[in-house]
Amino acid sequence: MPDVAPLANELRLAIHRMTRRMRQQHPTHDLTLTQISALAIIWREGPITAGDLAVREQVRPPSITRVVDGLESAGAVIRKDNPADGRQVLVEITEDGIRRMESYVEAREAWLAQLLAELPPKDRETLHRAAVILNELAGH
Amino acid sequence: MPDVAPLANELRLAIHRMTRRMRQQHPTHDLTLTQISALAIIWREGPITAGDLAVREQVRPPSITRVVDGLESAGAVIRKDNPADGRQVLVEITEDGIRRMESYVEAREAWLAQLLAELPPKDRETLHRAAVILNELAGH
DNA sequence: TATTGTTATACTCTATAACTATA
DNA sequence: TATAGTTATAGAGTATAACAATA
Repeated sequence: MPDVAPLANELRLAIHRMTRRMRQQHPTHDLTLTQISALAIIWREGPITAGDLAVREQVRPPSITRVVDGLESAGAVIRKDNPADGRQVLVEITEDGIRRMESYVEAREAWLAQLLAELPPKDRETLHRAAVILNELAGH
Repeated sequence: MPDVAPLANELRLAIHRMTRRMRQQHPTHDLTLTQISALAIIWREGPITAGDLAVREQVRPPSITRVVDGLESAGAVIRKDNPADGRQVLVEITEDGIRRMESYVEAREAWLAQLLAELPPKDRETLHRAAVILNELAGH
């Protein structure tokens, strides 16, 4: 088995620092990173129960309750009773939520996009492949 | 200019999910990710003022005060007055802190290391190069 | 009785503003 | 007056435990 400890360490620190850096950059938008992440799922895939959203976001039910609370307060989603099962709640994106996502995707990643645009194409290709690998790792 | 928005979005989500995943995996250790990150700097580079540590960690002074508080309570570092400037505090790693770092680096990344070990060597190389690129991006 | 979701509570990480001590 | 650091306070994000409503 290869000695992967240095890579694990290097990767962990790089991700940790990048997370902080992105969070610092984020406050220009009125939704948080976590809210955007959850909203993006609802946007792409349509109405989803709170429980399923928690699974998709890999958080516990109480955490997703808070995220949905924030999105609902912001007017980006609404909760609806599921007629098929009264215990469940369906979270749906609103017209306003759709507009926010479109605006976010188009305009709100200016900082990161600018940095990426300044990289050599080869580095962007590396980051794209890394993102795919990390998404798989995060699913384990 | 190339269309880097999809890459920015993909990268942000991948990093966000990986951060949560690592945090879930972490609690087996008694120091947090943030504490380990700061302690690693002191470990590698020796005593450092609180202000310089804040700059290195890219956080504000009050945040580094809390991190150092936690490390000091855990016995991993001690604060010392700087004889050269009474306003400054020098943060030094303790013998116990050194042992923790060694143990951490050796044993505490088993989860991530295991996942990495199962990857094709080419993917590990990709992640290594990505970590280098991300560290540079985070510094901007 | 089991499942779904929320509420109560707590801990980590971060920030801005105000303060203390020293230069 | 300026700088280094801490304290006070607040908000985001997460968790476990206890609870209510429904199946």
